[in-house]
Amino acid sequence: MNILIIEDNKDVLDNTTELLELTGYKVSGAINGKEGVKVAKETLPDLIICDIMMPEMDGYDVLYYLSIDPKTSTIPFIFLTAKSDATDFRKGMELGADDYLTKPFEEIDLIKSVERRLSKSNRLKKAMNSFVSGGAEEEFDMENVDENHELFKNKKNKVFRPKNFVYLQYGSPIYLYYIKKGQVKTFKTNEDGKELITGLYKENEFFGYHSLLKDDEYSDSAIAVVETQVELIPKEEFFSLIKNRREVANGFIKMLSKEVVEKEEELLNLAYNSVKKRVADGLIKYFDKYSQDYIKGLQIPREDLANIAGTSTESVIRTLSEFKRDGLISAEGKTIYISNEKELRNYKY
Amino acid sequence: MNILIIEDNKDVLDNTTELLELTGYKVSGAINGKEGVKVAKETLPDLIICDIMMPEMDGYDVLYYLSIDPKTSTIPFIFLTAKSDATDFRKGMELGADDYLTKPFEEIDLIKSVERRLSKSNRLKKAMNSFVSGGAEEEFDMENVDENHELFKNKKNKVFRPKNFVYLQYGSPIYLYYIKKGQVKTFKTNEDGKELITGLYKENEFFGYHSLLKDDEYSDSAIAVVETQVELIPKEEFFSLIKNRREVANGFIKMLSKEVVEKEEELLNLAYNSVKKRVADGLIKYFDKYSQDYIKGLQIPREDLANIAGTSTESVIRTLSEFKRDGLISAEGKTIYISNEKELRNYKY
DNA sequence: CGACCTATTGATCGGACTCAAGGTTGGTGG
DNA sequence: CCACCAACCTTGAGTCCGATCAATAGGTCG
Repeated sequence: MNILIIEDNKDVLDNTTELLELTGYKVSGAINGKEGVKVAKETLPDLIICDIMMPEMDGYDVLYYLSIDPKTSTIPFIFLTAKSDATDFRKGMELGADDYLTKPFEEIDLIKSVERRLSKSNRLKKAMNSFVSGGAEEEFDMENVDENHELFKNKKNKVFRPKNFVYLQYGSPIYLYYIKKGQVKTFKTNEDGKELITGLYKENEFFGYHSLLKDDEYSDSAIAVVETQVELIPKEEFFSLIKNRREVANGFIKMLSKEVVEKEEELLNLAYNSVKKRVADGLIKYFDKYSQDYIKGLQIPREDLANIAGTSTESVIRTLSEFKRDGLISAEGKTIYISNEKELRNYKY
Repeated sequence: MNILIIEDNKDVLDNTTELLELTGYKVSGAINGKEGVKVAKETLPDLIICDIMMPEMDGYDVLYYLSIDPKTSTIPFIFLTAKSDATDFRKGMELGADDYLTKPFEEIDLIKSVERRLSKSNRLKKAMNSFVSGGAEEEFDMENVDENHELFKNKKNKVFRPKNFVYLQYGSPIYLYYIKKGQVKTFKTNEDGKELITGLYKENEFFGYHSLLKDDEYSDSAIAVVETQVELIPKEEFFSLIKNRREVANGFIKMLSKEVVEKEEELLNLAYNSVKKRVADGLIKYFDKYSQDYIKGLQIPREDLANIAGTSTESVIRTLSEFKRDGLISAEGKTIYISNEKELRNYKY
């Protein structure tokens, strides 16, 4: 695995290089943007880490020049910067950067970010794979997709800040969405303004396909939970993928059938189970979805949990208090830790 | 439209012939089973009406001999009989008869039955059409299916008496089911034994496809509501239809997406709406589904309505009493009549 | 006609929603 | 760095909807 680091500060460059070589990567360096672009085009590394603040050609320029060349446009790109300004962050993400590391960074953060991005080249293809196979065990066969071709050609990047809408109920779908980084939830609202969360999505997942597939206006709204970078795939590309590849179509049929059954299960749950049971289920659902990202604990707002369980915020809080008392969970500030996963998972009453 | 009547009683034959000719059909007659089969094979009528009790070759034999010849096996077949015994009824239905008229019959019943069956030759194809187009306005293009071929070749007939299970939760799906006549409901059960009805199906509809498509055990149970004649289509045939016909696959994707969205809507409903609203919605749902069959009123058991609305039987009854008081519905015995459809449909509280 | 099932009404009880009032936390700007 | 504000979390009190239990009436089937 070849990694290219573009960084004008010699100390930082050496340090980072050493760190990554210790971890077992082959690393090359470039001392400024121009050289960086040149090396990138010549050696086609598997990953590029690039500083933003550099004389002459800055990080944004580097990313831009690499993105217009098909050969380099798909190489994972991580920004490295002292700036922690949200505006800059968004600018980089909109250009198509894959991650953003703020100096000074922890070694572990760098390594983790690198590994995550490396394991994700051809992410879209892999994501679509697990997408249509319903996230199931069996591997869906999309290997005969030409490896040199991207799954989707015309995609745009867009960044949404927390609580920004990605799309609104009753709007017309134009895109299939793919989350490069961040978190999105979809929800429906009833006449009284009460919300029910219908979907939780994270990094490397697609969303917004139901309304697209049923060829109708959006039946729910989608909102970014955290700062989220999204790839917008024109619906025509999505449709042509489904229409031209039988295995994708079949995968969708299977996945959608599964979803129908899951929703029916939730209906049964919502119809007859107590709030306690529903909150327990909601916690587990959230836990299963995001536990990798928040090993430290669940960062879920009480209101969101209420809107997953289909109850009121106060009821959720009271239930959580009970769970604490019974030793099922513990909490520290807004963060929830699951202490007794097994019992919570089999919660009955 | 040619109709063949096979009936050994000359009076009945003449009477029926006259009746149908008056309605505008071309009618030929046969005075016994043997002749009936002969005429049927020669003239290939569009519909056959046949008495059961006949000397020499009885109605069952006629049906049997016609069903083993591919040329005549798909002709709609109506039994005419003085017997009203349920055993006989089921015997006829199992052999593949399409309807069953008991003598003495009302003229209107005969005409209605004939028209219904005639409008339904190639029923399966038409049913699959509206099935995959999600019952929507647009016609789905399945015209290039060879007209001389049945959609499915190997199908079996089976008759289920009221409250008999068609399939059981956790069983393994082998068939796609198609209702020739009757009514089926599917439901899930929770740990406390409470039921939630997940699907209502009637004549000319398919059911049991979710578990088939997601390739897993049944996630719900199916039960016959009334005496129901079902066609069992082996899953292999169903799969080959999906795999070989792109338009069918696409239709399924669209239909399933629609179902997901509908289930989500129900979730929102169940989560936040009052029992009254849910009962109103349940009534409307039932009404929309079966109003053609029961112009006279809805024959729904209170318990079923409760299991659609996700509430208890008593609550349903109390709500119905209120609706009666407010003039939204009226009732006569177990039958419910909808008096103010509009208000019921827009029920808010 | 008796057994059984379904529909209906009454009475009671409790879970969960609502409203209301602090308490915490985190972010922002002076 | 601290003060302030807004957003979120938490707890309390009161209320009501809807589930449950129980009893009766009406219908149906053998």
